[in-house]
Amino acid sequence: MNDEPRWLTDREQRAWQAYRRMFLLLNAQLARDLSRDSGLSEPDYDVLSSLASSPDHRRRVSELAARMLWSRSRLSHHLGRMEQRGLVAREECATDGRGAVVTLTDEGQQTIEKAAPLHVESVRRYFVDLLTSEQIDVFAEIGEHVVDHLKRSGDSGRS
Amino acid sequence: MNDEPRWLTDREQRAWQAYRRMFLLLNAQLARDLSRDSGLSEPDYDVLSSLASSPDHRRRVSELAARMLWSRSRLSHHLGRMEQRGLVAREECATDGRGAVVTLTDEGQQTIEKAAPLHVESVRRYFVDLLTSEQIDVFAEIGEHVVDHLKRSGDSGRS
DNA sequence: GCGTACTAGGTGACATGTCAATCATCTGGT
DNA sequence: ACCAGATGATTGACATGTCACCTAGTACGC
Repeated sequence: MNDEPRWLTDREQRAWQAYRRMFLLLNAQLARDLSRDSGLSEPDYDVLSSLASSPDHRRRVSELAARMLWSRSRLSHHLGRMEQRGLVAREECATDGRGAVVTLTDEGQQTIEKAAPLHVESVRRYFVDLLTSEQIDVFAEIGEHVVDHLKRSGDSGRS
Repeated sequence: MNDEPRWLTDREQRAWQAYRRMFLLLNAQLARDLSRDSGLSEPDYDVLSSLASSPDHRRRVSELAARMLWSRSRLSHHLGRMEQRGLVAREECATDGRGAVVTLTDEGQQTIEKAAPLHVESVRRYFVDLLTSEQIDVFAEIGEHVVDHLKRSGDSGRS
């Protein structure tokens, strides 16, 4: 079982390196833009935009975490920080005494509405607009395939 | 200049979402594997493998940062932590009084040699082996194109 | 209607990353 | 030779993310 390791070929290596580097730089650039333009971090933006697209601008904490693929703990910490800043609010859940519901405050709503167009512009400038529409589709397929595989192998077992 | 925002089309949205989600899950999975198998974080692995492939297993701090696309500050903090654990060592630079040289310790060397095959196996299992060779190449092209664009726009100016 | 197991959510300690500031050294022009 | 500014590296304060653990509430078999 433990023979010679299957090292990456040159082409595989190239793709893997490119991916890591792209993420590093792209992420840093988008974070800088977002912070400069809207005073938000990327996680802030993700939470706000996820809430904004939820029915009635509210969502159970676990549900939100599941949609975002975040751990509950991460979300809980982050909601605490955003609550301090007045971007979101927490309420008790009527139907489940353990539960909590997060809602978008007015300020949160205004913030995301101002931030979204600028953020989309950054995403276009540094990523989407650089790709052909074929590349866009290939990219989506790859991403979804990898995500599916990870979700399945995470749910069941190890292989 | 500030007309109607150019929102992402459905297909663009799909690709962007897939990318973000892929990174989130893939990264978490690789980090878990690496930590379980070798007691390393991903940044640890990157530093060790970058040093291991350097001439004489040594490198000026700035040079290392530039190759890894890390900020000096990030690298400096991380080297501090890795030095504590005995994975790397710092020396003064002979030719530049300000400079420092990082080297791989024996333990660092052994650690990366044990970790590499296992890590490659994870990268294959959760990413590389899921892609066709056409997809691998498209991916590399996209990544490199995006990185080039970011580097160029970072060097010169804003647009 | 009770006890056990599960679930929702939160916390604390800690590892990591960022930004701005600091300090020493180097370098180029005069 | 000297000074102004650039550069190499580190640091401190702070924001973020992870893991393990805790608490309260729910669900379900008996």
